[in-house]
Amino acid sequence: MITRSPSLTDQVKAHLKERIVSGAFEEGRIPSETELATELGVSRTTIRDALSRLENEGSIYRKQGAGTFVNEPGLQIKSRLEEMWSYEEVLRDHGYTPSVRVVAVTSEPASQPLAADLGIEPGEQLLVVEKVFLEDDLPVALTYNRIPARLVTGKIAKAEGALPLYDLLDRHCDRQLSYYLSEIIPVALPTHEATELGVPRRTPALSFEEIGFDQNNDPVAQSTSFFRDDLLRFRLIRRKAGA
Amino acid sequence: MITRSPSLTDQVKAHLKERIVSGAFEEGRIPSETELATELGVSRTTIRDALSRLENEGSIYRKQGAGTFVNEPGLQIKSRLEEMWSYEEVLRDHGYTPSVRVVAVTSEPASQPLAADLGIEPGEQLLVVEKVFLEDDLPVALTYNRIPARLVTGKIAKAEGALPLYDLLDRHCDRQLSYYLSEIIPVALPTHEATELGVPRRTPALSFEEIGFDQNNDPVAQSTSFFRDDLLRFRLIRRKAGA
DNA sequence: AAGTGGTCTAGACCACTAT
DNA sequence: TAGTGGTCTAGACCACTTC
Repeated sequence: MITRSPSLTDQVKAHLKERIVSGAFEEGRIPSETELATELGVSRTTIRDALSRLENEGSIYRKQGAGTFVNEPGLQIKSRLEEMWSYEEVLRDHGYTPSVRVVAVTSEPASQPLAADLGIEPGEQLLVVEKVFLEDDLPVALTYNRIPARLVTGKIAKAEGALPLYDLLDRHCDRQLSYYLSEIIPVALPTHEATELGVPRRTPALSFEEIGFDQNNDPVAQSTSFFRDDLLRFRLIRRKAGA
Repeated sequence: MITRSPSLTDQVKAHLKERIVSGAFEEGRIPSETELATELGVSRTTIRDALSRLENEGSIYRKQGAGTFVNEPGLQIKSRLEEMWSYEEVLRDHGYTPSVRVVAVTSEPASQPLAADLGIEPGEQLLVVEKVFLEDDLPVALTYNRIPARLVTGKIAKAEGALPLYDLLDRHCDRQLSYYLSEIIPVALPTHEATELGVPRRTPALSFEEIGFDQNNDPVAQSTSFFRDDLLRFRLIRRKAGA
């Protein structure tokens, strides 16, 4: 319990999360911060950091002067929108055993708006990877990942397209994906996307338009994704900005 | 600068945010935490708290060993999904001058699933407020707020329906709305909603299905909302869960 | 080697809730 | 009034980037 890396805070958070989901706290009451600090042999600050994160993700709530409690409704959220990372993970969180099918690995010139998003010249070549995520044989999501070709070192085999974007960028571009800036758009599925997802065309669906940034805050990829609402639904917690 | 309430951290955060958006930091480089602490006369911890929040909302980014920098792309986000509170505010953030039209204040019995969400018995009466948010004369959003009638003290005039849900609950139920648990759903707008929003029926749109919880973590309201995607688009930042 | 952000501690005092 | 979470301090040490 006293090893470095993962950080103490992370360990405390994981430990508490485990006790929370296993229902170890009677009546949903979590011991006071001072108690936890003594029990786990860390400072109250560390406990508070861990609790703040758990509160943020909706697992607990705190009432000044009263105590800290398990937040049952918040525990129902399997994957929070702001913390989604790879779609495989999201599907696993939903209890699926996901697989990936690479539809196509192609190349195309960047359109004007795309070039602006990626900070490159219009017409520069983009590597495009089209993937479908399935649970068993049921398609759940379809994504297009577009990466400026000049960032890519070496050739990318079609099989490698199955890698999560993070790993692909890490291996072939030596860049670490740091975050996405995402836009959520409602669409009626076009013919191609509907076919790949196995639903009638014009089915209402969510679409994400995203730009991925690397560790230096430079744009490295643009992604467009479509989801089957009947199989995958997104949830989040909305709070007042100040909190 | 040394008054209590708002907290020191909030004051520091607001101060830094102001300097960031006004472009006061050359080349996007923000002074070191130690410098800021000395300059503002607070502890480094306070500075770090403020910076962490700014980082979380995308205004800055930090690189260990290197420094703290302004995050230009992040500054473009007007309203982050997780921090949306009242729709009037959202519209103001988008540069609109919003107004509200109360379509109807009615009453209906709770359906089975709704009752489960709100922790009441099926068939219990709900107060339903239907509102349209407009910028000038253009409808941007339509919402239904449903509140268990037995929570409401006193009669609610139609004009009062225009109040933000937060204020309505505060005045007539003596409860403070603490957070929403939201589901994002793609829809083809039904006839009534399409008409109120002034678009063709079956237009693709985003819909939120939400449950609002009060300061004691009890459910107090259920809301359904529809948005005109051409006038209001939602953005967010997606990060790895651990970060 | 110098400077930056990341983690952690120990302790003080305040605001609020319960009883 | 006792106990809880909320805020803030001062300082130590570590990991990392930069030169």
